[in-house]
Amino acid sequence: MQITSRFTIAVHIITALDYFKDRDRVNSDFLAGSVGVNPVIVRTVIGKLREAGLVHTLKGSSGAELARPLNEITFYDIYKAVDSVNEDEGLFHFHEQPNTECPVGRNIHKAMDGRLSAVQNAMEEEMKRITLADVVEDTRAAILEEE
Amino acid sequence: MQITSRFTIAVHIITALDYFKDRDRVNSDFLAGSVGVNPVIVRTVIGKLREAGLVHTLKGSSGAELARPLNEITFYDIYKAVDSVNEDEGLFHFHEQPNTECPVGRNIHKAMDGRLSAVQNAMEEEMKRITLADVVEDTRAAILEEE
DNA sequence: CAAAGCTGTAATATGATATATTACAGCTAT
DNA sequence: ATAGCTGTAATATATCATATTACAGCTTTG
Repeated sequence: MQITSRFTIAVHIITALDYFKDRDRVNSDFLAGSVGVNPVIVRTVIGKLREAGLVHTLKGSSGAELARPLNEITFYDIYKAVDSVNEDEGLFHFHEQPNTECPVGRNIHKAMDGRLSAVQNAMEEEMKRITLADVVEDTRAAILEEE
Repeated sequence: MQITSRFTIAVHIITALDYFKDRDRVNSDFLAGSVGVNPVIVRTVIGKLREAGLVHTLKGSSGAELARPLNEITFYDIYKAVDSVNEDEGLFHFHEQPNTECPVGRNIHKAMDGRLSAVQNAMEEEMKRITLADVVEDTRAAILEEE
């Protein structure tokens, strides 16, 4: 399995919103062109970023704006905003019907849940260390190096 | 998204193989009963564990055996064995067509790939710290506490 | 050694989820 | 007032996880 591309799409969008912030007509069609997906996907991803308080938008008007400085937006913020993993059950899909008439089946959850959370937590902590300022900086540097 | 339940199924199976190792008829039907999935799923998961060198099996004969002590089998070994995540592309699904005519689209991969690997790596390192001995120990303890 | 039990694996079906697409009401900008 | 745009619903399509049926061929048992 893989984490939905909504996550990398969201990072791409925020990077583009910053890079093209002084330009007119940065609408969902323009962004969709850069990302390579349908404009509706862009609008729904931006909608989730808005719900999470990461961007401000004005209905009917193009040009979403970042709600915080880039160095205060982490991969974790975006990952949570776009529902990258199942909120209720977590990163790991536990098989749903361990047999309660079997001692192992009855207790396997107890023995695993804490450890699965630790793994997920290790991943999320690493995501909190990475900010969009890092990505934007490297993107800009890569563009300058293109000559 | 979520990591396929093949992972927790595999941990459950290994735990059961250890717990019931002195018992007859620990075949795919028995294990499927404990895990709560179809016996064919059990056989294919065990097949992957065998390919990874974690268990020994004898075709036509029940009772798979662990190839290594429990404390030398980590979550990471199992996660790799059962193909929990896409081997080629990694944990994150990158949107597939960033526009190469856009400076951001051309360079977003360069700016993100290393960081996505770092996140995946943090998760995998944590998985290497957890062994099946831990899980089996806690499962046995939980069974004893059941009275 | 014959019968019964079991594995390994292929083929197919079903269900869930991600992404794409069409459509449009209603807001904004010119 | 017209054109542009967003937000969102509804629907379609593709992909993948899991379930299920089937069976050849190996192993164990009496």
